[in-house]
Amino acid sequence: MGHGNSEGTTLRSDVGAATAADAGFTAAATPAGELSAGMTAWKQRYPDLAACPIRTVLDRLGDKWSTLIVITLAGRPHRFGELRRALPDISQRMLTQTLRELQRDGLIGRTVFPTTPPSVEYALTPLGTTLLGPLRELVRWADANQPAVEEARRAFDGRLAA
Amino acid sequence: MGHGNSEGTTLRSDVGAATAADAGFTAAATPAGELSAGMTAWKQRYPDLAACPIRTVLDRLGDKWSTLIVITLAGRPHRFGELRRALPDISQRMLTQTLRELQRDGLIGRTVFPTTPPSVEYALTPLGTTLLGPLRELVRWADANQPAVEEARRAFDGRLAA
DNA sequence: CAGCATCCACTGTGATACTG
DNA sequence: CAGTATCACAGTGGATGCTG
Repeated sequence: MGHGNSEGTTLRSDVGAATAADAGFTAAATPAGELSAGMTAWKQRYPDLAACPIRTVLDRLGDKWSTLIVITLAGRPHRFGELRRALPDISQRMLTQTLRELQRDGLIGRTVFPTTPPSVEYALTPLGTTLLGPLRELVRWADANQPAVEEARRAFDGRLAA
Repeated sequence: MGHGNSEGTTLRSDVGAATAADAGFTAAATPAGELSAGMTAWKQRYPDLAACPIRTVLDRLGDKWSTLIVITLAGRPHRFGELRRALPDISQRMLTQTLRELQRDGLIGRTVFPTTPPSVEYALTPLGTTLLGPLRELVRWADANQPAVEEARRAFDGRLAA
């Protein structure tokens, strides 16, 4: 895989040093500033942080299969059985359940062909497709930095043992 | 919050239509193609999909607090008590536990000041800071599309009741 | 083929109480 | 202040068997 670069990652050295004073200009320019400002805004809009957009999205992406299913469907629509074969270690129960959740959230569509035996096709909706952009950034990061994360884990665990 | 646009989302109409034939050129250009190709590559590199980079990253981001903590630290370093106040409904246990995980993954650093009483400061590491870029994209998507997702949910639930 | 129902184990999460 | 330890519980995920 050759896309493990860090292109697109706006890394600036002033990240931890920006004060509230220059937030008007800097905040929107750096990821750190924008995220920090957004966080502040959420805490005023949402009584409990549990309802903020981050949760709405990540509670889904964070489960065991949703993201892998979305990525699989990014290539082309799949039938139920195809998905099952594409995700070898998923149980039928979790596949059905996760597909329902994704459908409920409007990210994927379900089309039934009333043949015998019946066949059902799942595909990304336009909304689901717009998620692929942000998702790709995250996947790139994961792909590029997995070695660093794993080394950090080894170092951390090693320090405990010593 | 004024950044709820869809800027940066490379949405193309050929998403579901790309075949393997033009993958050499198209695949790397669209999020769908790149994700799809990456998925194929993982399945060869990782015996079980459970070990793929997506999991390594999302298992962490997907838990209840990690992302909120990272975003909070994006602004500036925080002490333990500060974090607790910044995340009103987090329990002490989960704060400690999540901070340890993030530290283990090398995303945040922990600095102890041996004063009395002791104080401990948490801050993003350089590695953790590079995550802010991808994370921002995801947060933008969440922020922009939360209404659409919630409407889809209502529509789905309504259809069941009818 | 696609999917539902049931039972069960594990893990994540939280409340509470205690400590250097 | 910044934790650790213990207990209890709910949600998630998996195995199996059955159905239109």
